[in-house]
Amino acid sequence: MDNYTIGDLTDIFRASGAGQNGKANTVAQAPPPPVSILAEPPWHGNNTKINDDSFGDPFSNMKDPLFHGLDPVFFSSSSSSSLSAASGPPVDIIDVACRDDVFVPNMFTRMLHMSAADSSPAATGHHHHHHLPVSPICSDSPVVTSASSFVKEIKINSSGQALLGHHHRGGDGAMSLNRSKGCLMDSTDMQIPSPSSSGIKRRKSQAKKVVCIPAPAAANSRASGEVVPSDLWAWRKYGQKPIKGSPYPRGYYRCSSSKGCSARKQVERSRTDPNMLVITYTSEHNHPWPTQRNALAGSTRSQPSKASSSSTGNNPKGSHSNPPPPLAPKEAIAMAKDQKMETDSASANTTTSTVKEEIEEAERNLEMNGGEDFNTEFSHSYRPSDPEGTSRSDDFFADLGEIDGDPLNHLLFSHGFGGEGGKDTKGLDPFGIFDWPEEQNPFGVK
DNA sequence: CGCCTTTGACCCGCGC
DNA sequence: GCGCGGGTCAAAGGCG
Repeated sequence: MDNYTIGDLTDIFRASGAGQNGKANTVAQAPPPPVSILAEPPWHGNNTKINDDSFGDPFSNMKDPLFHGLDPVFFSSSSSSSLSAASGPPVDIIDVACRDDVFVPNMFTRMLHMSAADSSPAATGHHHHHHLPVSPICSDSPVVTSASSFVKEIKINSSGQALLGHHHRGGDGAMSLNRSKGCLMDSTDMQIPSPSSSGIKRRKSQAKKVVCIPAPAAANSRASGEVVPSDLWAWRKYGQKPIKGSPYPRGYYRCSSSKGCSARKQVERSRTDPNMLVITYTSEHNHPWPTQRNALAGSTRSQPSKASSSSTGNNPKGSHSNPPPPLAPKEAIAMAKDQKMETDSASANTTTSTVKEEIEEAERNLEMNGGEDFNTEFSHSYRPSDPEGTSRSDDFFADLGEIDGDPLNHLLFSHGFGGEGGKDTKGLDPFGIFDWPEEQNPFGVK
């Protein structure tokens, strides 16, 4: 079984792509977003609270890439305390701020922390709350959630354990939200990369932003299920290494949108919860939005079973090796993508039933397994009531299936961004959504 | 042709 | 100083 390869994570992140391949960027205009999401995010306001220790968050301008990608997809309602997908469940948001060099992406975190509570059970049989994982992070900064009634405050104790000021799970405080419901993960699974912690070592004092997101199709879901929201930036993988103590390798990515951009990110699977991905952003993009990506190019999708996984499992230092099981064969992803392309030409908003099928399959699998991983969560949570099942959510997954085209670009830009052709999305963001000054951050995030 | 992934080698910080 | 382990480099090769 080699379904766990960080390498696959790459796809994961690109997944957010418009769901088209590089060329697909030229996708037609997508219908207007379900809602004026970014315009006035529901959580904008007292809804979010960030620890005020914000010490010049070096990432304040990061714009939460991941979130960007997802935002349009998931948020649309105007609930003050919770967001709702177009026709999906409300999404609770969570804000996290960390000090030192670890940051929890605010927006993204919020996105993750959603609840399928009430709201239209729409496409799912899940009526209970679904709380996606939030990232435990930071040392001593309390994490205050905004609307979630599930988690109110999160702290990471010295031992790296996440502490909730208010949570459902009892215990000694060392918490981890019920994973099956999607929540905070066990901190042990994610060592907070802090200089003081035994976690990630830093070559230089560098600010980092850590994001913990659910890794969609995880182990128990079909391989191709590997989907994860991606950010709009173009990343190029430049390395992968096995990490001590973790069965999963860590992938190293660098922003390829612009030369000279020092933005980097590390992606790795949670050691305790393969369904979770821990992404660490380092440095900031020093350029506007990526113009375009050719994510597929060169992607060695057809894994040359070759050394794929130089079984050096714990190979000696220096070498990168594939981890235990790859998450998802790229072939599958590519396939999904291809299929998607067939039906996707219409608009970014449109989706591909193909992907949906995969999703459903994943769901079935999950159900059978009694598992509730990201796919399930999202599928249920976000799948719009779109009768035809072609909607953003599906699209989203489709995109996740492979990326490149930055689905987001479509989702966001196709709406009047004139960025049609997807060839040149430069200078987009007429709304300034992605470049808002901190004080104007629609998300009220610092 | 450009961009991407893979992967062994190398670099570097840190603890002992 | 040495070894460990994380992070980066860069060559090789694939794909659109």
